Amino acid sequence: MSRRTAALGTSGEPAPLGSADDVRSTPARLVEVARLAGVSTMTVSRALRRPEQVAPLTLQAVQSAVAQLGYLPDSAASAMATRRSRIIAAIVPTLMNSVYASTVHGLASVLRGAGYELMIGDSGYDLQTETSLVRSFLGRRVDALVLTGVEHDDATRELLARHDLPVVEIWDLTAQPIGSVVGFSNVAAGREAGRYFAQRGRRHWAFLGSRPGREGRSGKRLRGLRETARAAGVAAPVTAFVEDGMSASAGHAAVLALLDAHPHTDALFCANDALATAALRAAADRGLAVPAALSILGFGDFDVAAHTSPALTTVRIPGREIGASAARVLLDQLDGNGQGPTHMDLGF
Amino acid sequence: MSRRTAALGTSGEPAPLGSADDVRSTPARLVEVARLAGVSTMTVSRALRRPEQVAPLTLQAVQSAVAQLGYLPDSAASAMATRRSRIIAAIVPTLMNSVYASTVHGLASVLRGAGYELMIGDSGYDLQTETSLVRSFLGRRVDALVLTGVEHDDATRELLARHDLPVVEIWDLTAQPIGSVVGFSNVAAGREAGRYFAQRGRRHWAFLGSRPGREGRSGKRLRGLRETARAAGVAAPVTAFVEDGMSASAGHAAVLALLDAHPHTDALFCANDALATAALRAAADRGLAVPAALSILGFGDFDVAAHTSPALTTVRIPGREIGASAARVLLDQLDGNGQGPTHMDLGF
DNA sequence: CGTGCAACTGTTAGCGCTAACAATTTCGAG
DNA sequence: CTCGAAATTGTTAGCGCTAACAGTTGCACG
Repeated sequence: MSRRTAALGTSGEPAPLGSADDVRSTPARLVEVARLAGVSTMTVSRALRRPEQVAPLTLQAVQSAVAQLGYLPDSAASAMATRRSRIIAAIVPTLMNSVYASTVHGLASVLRGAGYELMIGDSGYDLQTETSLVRSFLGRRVDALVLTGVEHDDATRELLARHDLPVVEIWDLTAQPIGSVVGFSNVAAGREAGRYFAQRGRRHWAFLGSRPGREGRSGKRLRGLRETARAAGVAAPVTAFVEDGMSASAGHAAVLALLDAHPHTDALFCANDALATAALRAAADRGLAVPAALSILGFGDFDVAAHTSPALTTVRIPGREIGASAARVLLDQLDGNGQGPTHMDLGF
Repeated sequence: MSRRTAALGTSGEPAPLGSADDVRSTPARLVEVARLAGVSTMTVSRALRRPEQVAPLTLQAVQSAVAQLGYLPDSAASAMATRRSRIIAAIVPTLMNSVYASTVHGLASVLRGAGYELMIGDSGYDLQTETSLVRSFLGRRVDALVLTGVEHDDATRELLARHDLPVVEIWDLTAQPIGSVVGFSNVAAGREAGRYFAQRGRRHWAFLGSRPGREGRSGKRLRGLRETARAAGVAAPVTAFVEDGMSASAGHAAVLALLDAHPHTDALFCANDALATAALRAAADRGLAVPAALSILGFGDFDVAAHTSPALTTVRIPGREIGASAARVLLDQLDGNGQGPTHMDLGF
């Protein structure tokens, strides 16, 4: 229409040189830069994205025009033309858990470095929410998708199949990934815990976790712990479970019961740090010195652990690293040398 | 060019009815839906966005075509045509702090409910990073922007001035906002702390904070505390400061010094929870019972406070609420009845 | 039976950018 | 000089969608 064109009609005249008070009501567009620099839009576009393809003099003219107008390329339009949005979406269960927050942080910093923007969704541990987030992200034509966990709705899987874009699943490992996977093995985490106990000469191990669903994470960690127990020649760990809600008080009660039933217990591996804190309190209630009489090992949340007293030892999950690695895997697939899906197992 | 058109040339034939195995390599677009439904693209577009404007029969035809093709509207294209991206960006200092995480959560849930997507950037408390994030977000043509804090680069301010879009600053309040502000008053927070002490009959207050920069947050909280002290008729609070790094050990030392210099101290307000935890340890070192002999009040991070022992009392900042309110303010300005910028002071 | 208006649908013209190709210029080798 | 390849710039045609307007139809009303 005429409104904009007219408003800018006079702007071809020597504009005040990059003065801060020169506040245009409408942000500048490529055409205006081109006009000011005396070249075609295509040349401006090139000057901005592949400066080496443009003659030095032209480049300079373009750059000063850009500066003068305060031009910011419209990446939405660019996305439309190139069919690449340079946006990557990530779905995590929640941002309130610092482990996922650091994952996101790891993702964002690597991606931002490569000129991508991150879009985040939190599913609240709900698979249907995840599906609707995926739908929304696909609608925004994100270039790639990061999903937390390996369990997904059929609807999610179908959407992803239809849209064929790089996908990484993070945290857990699985044999049938959608695309790539970057995570750690929960079994290995359990083994790690076992090694820790063995090193300290603990003989009576216990495990506190959520009731192991069909191969849930908790269950895998227990499996790892058991393996190490066998290898170390100590008795199989005693176990206590709480329902999936994992409330602190339930954990507390479970630990008390466990300690009463097995008074010799000198090592306790908790499947998460909420449980571990509960265990800490329970140990105090029973007058057990931590870690002298009872080693308590938490899992996952470094922050919380750092603030308890006595300080909790915790198996640190490398959230940041997982995020960063996932980002790199995606970038490889996107920009790069087009490698296929990757399977990556991070340690601790 | 012909590549796509050719590839789809045959797809006009009766496509397999919404079967899951019908996996097109290319996601469907509006034209294809229109073709299948036997209407114009415009009608499809309307059917999707304003169903009430379309005849019931047509609507049905369109809907079934959409379902059959698994069509997902391309919001990038839509953004281009409508000049509204339905994306809102938020910049927070860091996601690793659960208070900001909950702010983001509050933002996201309200915005998502209104059909907006949230883009997040973390500035790492650095104003220049903030500027570059703002630039990037503006380039993506976000519909609105949420900034944390009221301090910004001149460059940031200029960018925002040029682009004239709804902006909310959150957390702090200020007299000269860029757009809207949603926050709490740090002075009020200090008063709140004072009230808490007064209620418990404390007579010798102390304050631990970061060295008060030119009207920094810490300083404002202290001011609030002082006011209440005066009103309650107790002596002005003694103060201790640590440099802005706020390391835990520095805090610890500062508290020890303070307690030694003022042994009567029976109430301590810490400007953040890292300091509060340090104070907790320092009190233990001096054999002071908390909270019997010494009340310690933290500020900000609910999570951490919940996990310390003895449990820390903390002034809870309503992160979620701030986020949600900010979102609502923006939505009002965007969709709505076009109200002007808002100034909103949340309590605790 | 025309008229006028509401309800519905279609047509046209972009949004701001870039891929692909075309045109032009430059320049060294022959 | 001449020619062709390389370097530089321009032209054209969309990307997938929607605003704005232009039909078209059906129907109540005088």
